Amino acid sequence: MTIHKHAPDIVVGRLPVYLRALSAMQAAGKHVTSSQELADWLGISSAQIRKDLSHFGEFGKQGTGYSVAMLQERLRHILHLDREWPVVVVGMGNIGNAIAHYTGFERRGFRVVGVFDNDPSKIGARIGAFVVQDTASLISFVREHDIRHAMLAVPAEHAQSVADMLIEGGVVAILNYAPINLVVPPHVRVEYIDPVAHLQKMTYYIS
Amino acid sequence: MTIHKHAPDIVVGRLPVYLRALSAMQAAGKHVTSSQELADWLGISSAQIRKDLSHFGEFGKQGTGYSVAMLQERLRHILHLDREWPVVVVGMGNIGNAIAHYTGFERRGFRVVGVFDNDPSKIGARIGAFVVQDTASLISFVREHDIRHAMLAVPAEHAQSVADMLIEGGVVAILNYAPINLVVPPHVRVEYIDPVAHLQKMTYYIS
DNA sequence: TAGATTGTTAATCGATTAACAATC
DNA sequence: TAGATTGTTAATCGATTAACAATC
Repeated sequence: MTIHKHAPDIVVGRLPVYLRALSAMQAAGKHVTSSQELADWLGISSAQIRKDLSHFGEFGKQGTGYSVAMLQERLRHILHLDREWPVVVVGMGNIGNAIAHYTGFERRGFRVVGVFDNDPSKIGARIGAFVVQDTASLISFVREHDIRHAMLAVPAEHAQSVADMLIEGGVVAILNYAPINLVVPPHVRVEYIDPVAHLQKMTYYIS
Repeated sequence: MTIHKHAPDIVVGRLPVYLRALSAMQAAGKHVTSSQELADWLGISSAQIRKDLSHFGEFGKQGTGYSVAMLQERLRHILHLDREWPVVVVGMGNIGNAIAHYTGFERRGFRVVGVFDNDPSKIGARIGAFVVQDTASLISFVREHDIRHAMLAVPAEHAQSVADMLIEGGVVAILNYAPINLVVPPHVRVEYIDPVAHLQKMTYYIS
């Protein structure tokens, strides 16, 4: 059995940020960059970038820096983004709707393959490219399609029970838009999107 | 001149999370809680909660714990949420639309007071309770209404120039939905909402 | 009072930064 | 070669945890 030592979580969380910056650089026509240039771009230190990357290997050339295309490719590989992952969305309110219409997933490694709601007036309706399915069929759907990722946009009071269903079907990565903390087994990851929490945090520093 | 020493940023960022948990507890009819109960709820250590709170004062009773209502009130005060803050939304695509329809702001200290876009086919249209205004009038609007908060939901290529306008009008807290890093002066805070980055981070741990 | 839980101190742990030899 | 920048080490800095006296 292979013992696989993960990099620190806080480092892993910065890799998508680096990827985002590299995409912007590529769009700007840059072919080569340096830890210093990336650092200026992101407002962090160049040492941190080099240290972070050193957890995964050596990707640069002394005196020259990094190939933008190559570093992107390597980071995508590290994050397992060198394939496309199917994702389901549960909850077709405002937020679920916006997600179902959002076109930015494919380019970055994901594809929404199904959207769900438990409201009879929504089930069967078209939203964007999708027909809304009944949440009652959620477990079998994620199981049959081998889905690991879900975006959860149901009201707070239903978030935990829907999360339980997703996990039963095999989902291990949940992006939770409901402003409530989920309790999940250790093999499941949850990340939270709570815009108001960000506004509240920034407000501490005002006046 | 008063020298005001801020608590660590990482601690400030957890206060909204505590506030969220306390709201859930209040909704569940709890009147009193403890650092241990909050910790279990959130999946962190009770020592961290007590240490975090100790940056701001003493809010509990030995042997008893914390009054849910009182701790909420104190945290709201610390975060300057004991008033309602006006917010503008710029960019009326999918995401801006969802934000304009979202009803969860008021309860947590914010009120959307204006929505903007630069697309002539959208300007003047009703979206939720709002009439879409021309981005050309953004600077004067935020200045006249003394607005400090903005949510930025324009395409990535326009995010920086709109941010510059917001800042010129006096905005100091920007919640950026565009997957691009903004460069801003030191008195301005930016937080990022990038759902795909969260999905990418979680994907590192899969398989 | 006895039991429970706070607020705080000190120890531990981990992350960031500075510095530089290696080398393209 | 000379200049630039990496990858890495060691030092610093900061955050988390454990432990417990204080006290409700």
